Amino acid sequence: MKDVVPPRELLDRIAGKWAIEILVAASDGPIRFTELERLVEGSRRMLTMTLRGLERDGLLQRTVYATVPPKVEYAATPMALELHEALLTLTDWSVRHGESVTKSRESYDARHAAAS
Amino acid sequence: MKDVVPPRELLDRIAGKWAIEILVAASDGPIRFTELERLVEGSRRMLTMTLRGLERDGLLQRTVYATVPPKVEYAATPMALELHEALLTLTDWSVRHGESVTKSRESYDARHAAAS
DNA sequence: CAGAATCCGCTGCGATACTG
DNA sequence: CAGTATCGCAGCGGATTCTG
Repeated sequence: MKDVVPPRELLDRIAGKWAIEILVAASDGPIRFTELERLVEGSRRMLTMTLRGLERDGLLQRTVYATVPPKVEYAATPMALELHEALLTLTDWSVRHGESVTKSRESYDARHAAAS
Repeated sequence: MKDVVPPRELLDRIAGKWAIEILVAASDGPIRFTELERLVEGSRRMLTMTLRGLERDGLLQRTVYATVPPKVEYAATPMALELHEALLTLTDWSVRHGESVTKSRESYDARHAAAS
């Protein structure tokens, strides 16, 4: 009896900062490796690993074009597209509340650094 | 010049599997530490750390009751409630597609393990 | 261009034990 | 009950180099 992937693990995959940004980007149509590299910022290694993981889980469709300069495109699968809206909500939220969070942190740190 | 918290970092906080589960749970009203511990499964240490982080970022409101057996409740703040729906979408999705993902993985592994 | 491979430090995260 | 303290390791993730 093959074990089902626990929701836990699934969440982990789709919820990482990497996956979120990548999936959002790939939902607007196929996107190339290099484009992703510029958008996501981080090491090429991690980008590759995340991409592989998402492909393995059936969230991304990898297409290789056997052209002279190699060309590979990643596109979100239907299953992944179901998440698009929710993912956008998250990224949007993080932008909207960035400042509030910064303040909250400062406040928290001030309250905890000095033993009141 | 205080730096704003980059979206990247924000995503990281709200996007962890812990945070998601915790925030979802805390959105249905105040919830106690032990209840969370049962729900989330994982080490107590990580639960505590995640809780602290969320509190620091202003996503959770921590209330301590000075009763004989200590009692601490965590409640989602308005800012965190904005995420509730999106978070539910994610958890729901992970449950719905658990099986598809498992199959996708097996397929992928089969295609890659043996050099065809 | 799109990776694979190697090296390696940092820390995420679990297990366990102790406390107000 | 709701933590904190300590230990320890696996693996995340960055930097760099090599290739079809």
